[in-house]
Amino acid sequence: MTFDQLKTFLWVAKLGIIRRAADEMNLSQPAVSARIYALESELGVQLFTRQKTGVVLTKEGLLLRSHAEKIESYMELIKSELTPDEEVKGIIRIGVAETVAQSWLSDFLTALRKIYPKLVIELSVDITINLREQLLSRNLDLAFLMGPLTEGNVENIPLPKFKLNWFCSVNETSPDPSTSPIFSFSRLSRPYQDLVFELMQRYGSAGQIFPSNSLSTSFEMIASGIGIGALPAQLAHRFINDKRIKTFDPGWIPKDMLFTASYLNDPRSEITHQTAILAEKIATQNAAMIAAPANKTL
Amino acid sequence: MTFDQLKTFLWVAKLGIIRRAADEMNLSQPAVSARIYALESELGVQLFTRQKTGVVLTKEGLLLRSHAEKIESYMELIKSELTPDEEVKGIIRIGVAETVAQSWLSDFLTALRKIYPKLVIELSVDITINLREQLLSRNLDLAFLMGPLTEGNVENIPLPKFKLNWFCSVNETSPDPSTSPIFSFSRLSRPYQDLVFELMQRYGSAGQIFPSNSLSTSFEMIASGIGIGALPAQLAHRFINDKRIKTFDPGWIPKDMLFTASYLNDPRSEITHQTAILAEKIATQNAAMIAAPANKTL
DNA sequence: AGAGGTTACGGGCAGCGTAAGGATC
DNA sequence: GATCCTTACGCTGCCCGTAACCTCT
Repeated sequence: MTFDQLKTFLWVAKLGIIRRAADEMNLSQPAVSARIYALESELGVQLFTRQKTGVVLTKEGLLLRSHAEKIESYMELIKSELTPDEEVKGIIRIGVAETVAQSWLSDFLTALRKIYPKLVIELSVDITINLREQLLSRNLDLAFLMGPLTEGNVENIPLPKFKLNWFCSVNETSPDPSTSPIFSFSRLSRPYQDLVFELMQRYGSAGQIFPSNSLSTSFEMIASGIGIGALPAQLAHRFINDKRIKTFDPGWIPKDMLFTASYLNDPRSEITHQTAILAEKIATQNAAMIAAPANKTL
Repeated sequence: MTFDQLKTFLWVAKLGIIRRAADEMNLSQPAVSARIYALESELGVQLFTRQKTGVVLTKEGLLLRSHAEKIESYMELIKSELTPDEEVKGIIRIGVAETVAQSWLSDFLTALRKIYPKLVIELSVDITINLREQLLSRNLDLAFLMGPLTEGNVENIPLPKFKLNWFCSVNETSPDPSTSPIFSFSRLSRPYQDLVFELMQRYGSAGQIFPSNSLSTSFEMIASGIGIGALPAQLAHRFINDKRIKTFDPGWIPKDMLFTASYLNDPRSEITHQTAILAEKIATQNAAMIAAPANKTL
């Protein structure tokens, strides 16, 4: 009975399909089958019933799972407690919403690389709905997105919220959300949908909204007077300092954007967990630092 | 990090000498060294400090040990809960005191073979002091001896006691412990020493005592009138039924013989534990069965 | 035809044992 | 010399991937 066999068993038990477990573990499907067979033969017990649709745990399999999970968690504990941080190897695939990418991501990556210099970081910046999908299909280990995700096996760590504010070109004299074109987030994003909802509530109709998945583009457009925008206050300071855009107050602001650091806790990876914790720490520091000098720029 | 590495690590940690761990695990000494090195290199931590006298755990090693022990115990749990008894393989080396060998051992072995038909049983019958030594040096897995053993890492399960009684030839008219030669156990055994002590206390001197490590020989000698004996009541019934020996009452009987099923709980083997439990059960049943019809034979 | 699992088979490498080497008493 | 660990090296056998096969929808 090897540890690899147990880990394989847990993946198969979780996914219910040998083929998929093989993909997940970067193994060929026969290799996974063989490991399960070896385990069953060594224990002298059938662990799964083979069905056309996949495999299902037997009651002996259920028993094994509970113990195997304990063993795996101790293994993780050993790795995380004993491996010096600077020796931690591996790869972590992180998905990031653009707002985060534009704010504290670089601070976070700097800190992460300092702690785990040998850890390979694979970034992908995308909108929350895509990040969610990638995370759930295990193509990401960790995502900073507009959460929380309510799936059962997702761990969500709250991150500092982003306040939205209204922006327009400095040349604009009478910006009005009920008439001006509004730059907002991607059509599938929550802020976009919240915005539409608010506009309908307040003005009876939503005027023209330009969804964009590039925040800097949106700010550029606003600066050039094409429209106004309901965008993260924190990301506007460069344009404001350059006196290209300004804020205005139509009497209300859209809801805050709530972010979380989310990850599957399947086979709970201690590194992923630690990384999420670090993100929360860096983001909070960043928010505090912004808050102080922000008074004079906003 | 493989399970074999962890198990090896635990043995080395326990014994403090790589060479000894290698012997214990039936591996070459370099193989054990290599496993430890592999583990240290994977964790990026030194687990032992090498010294002339052997190896000593570092503080990281101590940390690992606690987790590794948990993992090992779960592994044992898996094996014992999931392997159907009739599939249990392996070898168990059992040491038996002669009194046990002559009483319930055969019942016990029958029951054990029925439960674990594929388990290889290696028996050795010897006196308690030798069994103790063999057990502590790990040449036995389990011993039924006059316990308990007070070493820290020994588990003792109490077994039914054996009452001693006085026996003499049926032709003997005036048997007397203070004058007749007495057949007893081996000179190094507790009953022998207790007997000497009692004789000194009661008669001021101990007459001739014939120590013997063969109970059946002792009974034969008694039957032939060479002397009397203070021997286990339970083992005499054949000679009594044949009307070759009889009991007599000099007004006192030697102390009971206390037995235990004892085993090291180093890396606690679940099979050894279960076997000890079985022995206790069979021995108790046997004692009860003897007690009932014994009334008419004794 | 596609999605699931099993069987067959050749090759790579992890890990073992043997043997020699070094350090310390 | 005895004891204990390390290094060197060749070999074995496990286990993986490829490929072909089976079964069901």
